[in-house]
Amino acid sequence: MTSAALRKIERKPVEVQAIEALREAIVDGTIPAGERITEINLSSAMNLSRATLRSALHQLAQEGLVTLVPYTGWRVLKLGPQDVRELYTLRAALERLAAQLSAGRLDDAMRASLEAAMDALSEACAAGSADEIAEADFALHKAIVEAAGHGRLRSQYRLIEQQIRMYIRSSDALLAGGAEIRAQHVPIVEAILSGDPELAGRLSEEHNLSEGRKLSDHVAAAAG
Amino acid sequence: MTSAALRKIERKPVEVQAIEALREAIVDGTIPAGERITEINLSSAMNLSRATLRSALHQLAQEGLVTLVPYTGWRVLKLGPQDVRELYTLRAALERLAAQLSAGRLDDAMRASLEAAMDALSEACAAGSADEIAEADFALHKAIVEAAGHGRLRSQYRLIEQQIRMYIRSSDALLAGGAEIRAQHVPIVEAILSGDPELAGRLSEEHNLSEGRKLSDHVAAAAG
DNA sequence: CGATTGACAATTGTCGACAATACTGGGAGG
DNA sequence: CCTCCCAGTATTGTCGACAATTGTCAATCG
Repeated sequence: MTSAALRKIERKPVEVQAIEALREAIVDGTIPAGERITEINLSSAMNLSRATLRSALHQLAQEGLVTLVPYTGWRVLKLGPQDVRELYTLRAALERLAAQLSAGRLDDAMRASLEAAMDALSEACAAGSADEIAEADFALHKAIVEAAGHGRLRSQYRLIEQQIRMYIRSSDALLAGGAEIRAQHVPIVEAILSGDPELAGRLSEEHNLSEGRKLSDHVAAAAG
Repeated sequence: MTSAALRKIERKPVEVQAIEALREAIVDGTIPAGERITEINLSSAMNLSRATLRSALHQLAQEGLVTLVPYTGWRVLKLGPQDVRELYTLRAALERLAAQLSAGRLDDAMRASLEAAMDALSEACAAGSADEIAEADFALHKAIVEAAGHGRLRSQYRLIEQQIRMYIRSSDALLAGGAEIRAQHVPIVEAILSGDPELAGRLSEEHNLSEGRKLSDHVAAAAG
């Protein structure tokens, strides 16, 4: 072993690379919402075969990012008010379970990761851009889900994660200031770290529901 | 229109037929849990091409029924105690949301469907086989999810639905008698129909958690 | 002038073949 | 007798081509 720090080379199947590239493009708006896309165009543009791309599109379809209309083409998800409602209610239900479970099985490693995520959010709230705050916010929520140690919960959360990012991005402005955002999350993390599942779950759910409702109203107002 | 009642012919793509056939085979044990399967065997056995079957397997992989180990083969899900815990906690969280939403948006059609499902369960509990009771039980739960009018919730529930069927089947005996099962569900349905989201959600969650825990203990005891 | 029918173009649905990769068993070397 | 290397085999990963289906647009008929 001559070199201590060699850059790891990516060794993923082309298919998962395609999935990730497409997901990113859709979430960050490179491919506009509501756009109609065809397999043959994308496959040539991404330099891979139709069969591979098709498989990737099917996976994204199960994540809800694209829909297939038979023999006519694919269409990327366009979020409406109903979608936003669905997303934040579902997110609240899943994160409530995550917070309950995390509080119920405390562990040095997860304690450390939660504290790190909370610190990062505090720092971002104090002196970060809106994008950085949103990212740290999201990272904390995700850390809670990871700490639950629940594989299926993690999978299901991942399914709606990308769509949540889309609507956070679509309502480009944060609705609350940095200090307020930090104040909203501190009690949740404290409840988890103190090992109180009941309280942690309730706080987490309330936070998601109230923030989701705000965002939903904001989107509805902007749309109509 | 000359004929009033023509039989509708099934017109599904081969791929979705393959998905349904495989799902059924796995859930009902035709393909044993833990079995290793290869694309080429299955494709020839089911009389379709590898690419089509492969796509179907990928979809089932996202449902968690099979897992892919690269360049070696596929393996069908084998449920352990940890899996059962994950399933019933997740199920409880999702059905809690479903009960809350259903109670919050009452509607003649859904009221009728819920009552019908409850009646069917009552009937099965009174004079049905264990299989019939289990089926009616499951149908009622699913009716509540449908009544929530929440597309993403429905999708996510469908993802764990099949696995839940697997573990219900694996612990072949019902743990409670017909009368008891009926008594457990009546208050939940009543809470929904009376339009009390808070109560409906709480009852639904408690029911799922307590029954899930029982089943989990039963499975753990049976396993070792 | 409107409606219907037919052909055409675009797109997905399905397939078989070739390439890349991981597991397995045997043989050479120590 | 044990260990390591190497080739063979089984299996997934990727690809390009052909078939089936749908929507469109123009020509034709009433």
